[in-house]
Amino acid sequence: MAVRLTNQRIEILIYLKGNFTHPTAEEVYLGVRKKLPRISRATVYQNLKFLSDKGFILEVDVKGVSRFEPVIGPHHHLICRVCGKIMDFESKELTDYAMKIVKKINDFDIKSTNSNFYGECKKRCGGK
Amino acid sequence: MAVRLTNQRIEILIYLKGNFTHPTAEEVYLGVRKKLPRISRATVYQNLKFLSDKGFILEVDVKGVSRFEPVIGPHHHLICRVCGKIMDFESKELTDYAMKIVKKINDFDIKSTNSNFYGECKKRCGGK
DNA sequence: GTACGTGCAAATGATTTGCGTTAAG
DNA sequence: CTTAACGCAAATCATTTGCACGTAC
Repeated sequence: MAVRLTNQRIEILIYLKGNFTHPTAEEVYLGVRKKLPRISRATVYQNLKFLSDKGFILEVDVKGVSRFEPVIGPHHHLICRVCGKIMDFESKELTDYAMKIVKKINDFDIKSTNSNFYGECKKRCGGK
Repeated sequence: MAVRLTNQRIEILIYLKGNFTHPTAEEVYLGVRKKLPRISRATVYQNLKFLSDKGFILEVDVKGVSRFEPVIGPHHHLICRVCGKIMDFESKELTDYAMKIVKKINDFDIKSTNSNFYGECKKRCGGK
């Protein structure tokens, strides 16, 4: 029941802290492995799930693959349907407006105000 | 180059038409198989991709799995982080407002105004 | 008749799980 | 010490691909 603070967890958090490139689990694995060469993918997956359950990091689904980002203030995502690239943008206006509207809906308790917008990078990103 | 109208495509479209339960590819496969018992998963996957590329249906990513819905007007999704359930809701207000704000951002060309909001069903949905 | 589409089976890629071992508290 | 967490390998799940055959046009 006690939550242990292991090197693996610490390094994964350090890797993600201030990293807004939205890495996949595989990218986190490759990155953290530079510090901890013996870490396994299973550990990375387990901890990414653990850390998002605990609310330390955020998971974003794009094209069937989970990507991760540190938790910062509420923000939104522009997601390119072609290359899968994620751009963050902030808009308190939009956040407040969306919250106001969505709060009217019963049966749903908004936990995060992140919203995702789908479209295409203008400089045609030439596929993934 | 010619696009062929096959029974498989027709049945998949019929299955999805007016179906707002956001079925997965597997669910579409099981549903369409009642009409076409010999259809294969590969065909279902290929056609779901084909139909979304053509804009006949819409794909939504939830918890790493693709789900599909017929194309209707712009609308938004409330997605439960716990059980993965998707609720549709319409709000022209929100669509217009979001479009207005996001249009200011360069390098990004909005194709669809669908946006996803994450949270939790109020009646704690007891896992998937 | 000619590709485009299909069905099947095998391949791939992401993620999960079982299990014996290691190490945090 | 005790047991959560790890590392490894195998398993699972969603999705994709290669290929010979079928069929829409």
